[in-house]
Amino acid sequence: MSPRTPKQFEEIREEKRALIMNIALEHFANVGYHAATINHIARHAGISKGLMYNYFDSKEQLLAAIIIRSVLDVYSYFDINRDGYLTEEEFEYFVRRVNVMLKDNKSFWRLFFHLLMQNDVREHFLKSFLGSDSLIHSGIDTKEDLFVKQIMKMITDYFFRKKEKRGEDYDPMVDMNMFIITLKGFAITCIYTDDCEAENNEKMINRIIEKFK
Amino acid sequence: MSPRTPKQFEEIREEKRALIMNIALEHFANVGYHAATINHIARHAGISKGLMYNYFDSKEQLLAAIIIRSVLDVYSYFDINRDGYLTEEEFEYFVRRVNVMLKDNKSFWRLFFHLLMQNDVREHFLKSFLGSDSLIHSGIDTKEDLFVKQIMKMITDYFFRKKEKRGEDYDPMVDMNMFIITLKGFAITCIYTDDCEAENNEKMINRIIEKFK
Amino acid sequence: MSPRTPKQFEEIREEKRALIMNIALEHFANVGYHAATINHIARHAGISKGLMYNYFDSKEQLLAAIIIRSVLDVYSYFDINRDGYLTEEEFEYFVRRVNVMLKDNKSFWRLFFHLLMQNDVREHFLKSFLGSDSLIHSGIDTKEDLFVKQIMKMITDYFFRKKEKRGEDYDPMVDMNMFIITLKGFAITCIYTDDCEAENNEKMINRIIEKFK
Amino acid sequence: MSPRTPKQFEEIREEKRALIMNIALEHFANVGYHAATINHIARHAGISKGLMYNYFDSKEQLLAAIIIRSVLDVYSYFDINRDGYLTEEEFEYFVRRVNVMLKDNKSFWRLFFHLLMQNDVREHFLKSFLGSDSLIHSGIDTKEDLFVKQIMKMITDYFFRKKEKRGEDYDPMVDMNMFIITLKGFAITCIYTDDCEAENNEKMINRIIEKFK
DNA sequence: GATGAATGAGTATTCATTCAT
DNA sequence: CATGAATGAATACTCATTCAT
Repeated sequence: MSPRTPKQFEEIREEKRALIMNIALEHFANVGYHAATINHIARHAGISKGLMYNYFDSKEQLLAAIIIRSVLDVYSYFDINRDGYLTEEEFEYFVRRVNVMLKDNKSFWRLFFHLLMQNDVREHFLKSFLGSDSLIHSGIDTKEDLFVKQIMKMITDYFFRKKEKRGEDYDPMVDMNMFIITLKGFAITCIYTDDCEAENNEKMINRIIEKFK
Repeated sequence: MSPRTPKQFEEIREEKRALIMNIALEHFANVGYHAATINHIARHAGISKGLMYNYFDSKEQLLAAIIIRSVLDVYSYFDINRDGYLTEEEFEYFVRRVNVMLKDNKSFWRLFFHLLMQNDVREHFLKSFLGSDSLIHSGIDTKEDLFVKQIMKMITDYFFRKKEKRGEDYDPMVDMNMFIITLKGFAITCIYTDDCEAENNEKMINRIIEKFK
Repeated sequence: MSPRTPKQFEEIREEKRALIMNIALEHFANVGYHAATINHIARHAGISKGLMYNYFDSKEQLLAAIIIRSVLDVYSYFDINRDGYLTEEEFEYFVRRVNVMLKDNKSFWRLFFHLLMQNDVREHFLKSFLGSDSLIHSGIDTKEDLFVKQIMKMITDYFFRKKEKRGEDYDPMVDMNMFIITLKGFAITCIYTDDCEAENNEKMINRIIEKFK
Repeated sequence: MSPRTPKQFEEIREEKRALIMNIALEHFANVGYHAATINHIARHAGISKGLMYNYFDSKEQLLAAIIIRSVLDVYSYFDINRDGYLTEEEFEYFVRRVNVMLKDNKSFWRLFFHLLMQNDVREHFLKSFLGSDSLIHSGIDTKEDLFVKQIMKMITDYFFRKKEKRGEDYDPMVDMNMFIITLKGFAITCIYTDDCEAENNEKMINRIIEKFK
């Protein structure tokens, strides 16, 4: 029989890498990075422990690969017009996209919160993944790196512009912060609830838009 | 020196138990239950590993003891009039108490979220601590066990009563859910931010009250 | 029963540390650092694998501890008058001390040669152990650090002084190098031979002295 | 193109075998047999791991093949007149050949010492390679097997004959042992020094000849 | 012949828990 | 009461070897 072509090998590798990352993300999200074991991931992926290390150099690198992939994926939900100006329509679209994105990436966000909740991980994590090195070396260019800051600026601008309509009494910072904590609370609820896709979910999103548009 | 009375011994014991629990809570909150080690806790509490087991049967029981103590402590913040009726004044008071309680128990809430985020722990946890067994055996009677449900009922009633004033268009469930996710988002922000005691914090609380009173 | 005093603990620790180091040195010397296993050492020392890590942080640190101890031990064989001048009598004494030292530290020297023979280890090793850091932090002051260089200088001087007696034809460098390779060959033979203590050994030493005095 | 003849195939096979053995020898010599990995050797030889096992049944057999080849190669340096009698001229030639041989086979000798230094390997090794089995099955006939003994006998005879000239005081065994340890020390120095080919090296050889001729 | 994916036994290391003193 | 030495099961990781293609 003829040997496999390099392309075939590449396909096998990519498929298996993806499989492992999916299983691992689920496991990490369920029990946290520390409590998750390579053994468990390998068993659920239907492969041997050893093979894991053919695909990922270490548990930490597996985590890194998952996060990078997910971050890129999350970014892709917001590839909106980047003139830095958010119209009311775009604001509504943004909030709805957040909702869709949360549903599509529940496991990642559970993992994400897990990590952010460990003091020792938090700083290291923010530096490594949102900061620079890993992402840069992974094909995420530095423009993308500024993604979060850009989003934040757009939203800030959006709320400050509202001041013109609402008058002196309106405090844009307070309103924006309310928006952020509301979205945060919504996200947490959505991520840790099984039925976050129900009709109720839609109602909440509509209400959030209505309140902060 | 006169020999210590049994009562004095008991006091010393309780003090040391409390010390260990404080240190452990801090450590658990910082790195998570799994990553926390008995060694680290013992060393920081200034006692030997072995002595730890004189006070707590296992790492898990230490966790249980901490949670029970904290839950009772948290309860104490809301020992309001329990006629099941929440006036607007009492509602405002309730929200402000939540804020104070969060500040006073940041470590516990960090630990709490840590635990809730682990699928495997969540079910077990809810059963054991909010459910029944451990709490019962720990002197928390079943009335207390209903605490969360009572609070929830009071709040639900509160929002449903608003319907009478606001008219048909008002959806009490949506408003209440908005209130809950806002409070949740506020809590998360407060717990994982160092400066959650600043003036900004007060503004947010006022706004939340204003919006949902 | 009264608990052990700190001093008793210290004694236990020191004894067990020494025991482990002896067993480990023997094993390292027999099969080399890489091939040696913690399992084997623990089993032969009659303790559990886990306990090893109560005494030494890692396999590498165990090696480091052994080397430091041995280096200090070896130094102690040559605590001769350090005026930097080697009389003929002292030269003879030096050679005889080398012989005694080799017999007393056969295992260490076998380990030592093992390590020196690995390209990747050699540089790292010379830096770490004969160079500075580890030794300094281990109570070997920097004067001791120069030990090898001092010995070499004394020997060099010794051979250069012989030129005055022997005349122009005498090349001190060649004679010294002959001395060194002879001693090296003797050492290798002694270290890897069981009967290096026999009468034959004495003859060789006498001959070396006779030739190079 | 005409299909390759079986002979051509055989040549290609032999070339590749030789390539692998060269790479492996270098790697073994640098880091030792245990620390060397098949992966590293295959990668540096530009072939796949799997193919290695087409040429050699196991890591151990690869080592065996290398040693056998090198031993035969080393033998070839001393294919002198085998009448069992070593004239003074031939003695000088022998010493010079040793020097050339050491330079030409530095890697092998580094590997050789590596192996000899492991107690567990030593006995097995001496039996297998200088003793019998492997060599026999590898086409090295038993006459060759006696090579080392023959050389030793020739040298012994050489030194015992010197007794006739030097008189009663001359102890041939001691002189021969001095010769052997000197050569051994010279070899070690040569093998583990980069500049063993310099002029200094020549001086030492001359001196050794002068001393023991 | 040739490839590299896949395996599994083995290795260093960690840590909750026990126990003699 | 108090200590920390001691244990053993579990965990991340390595590597010679096999095998489908």
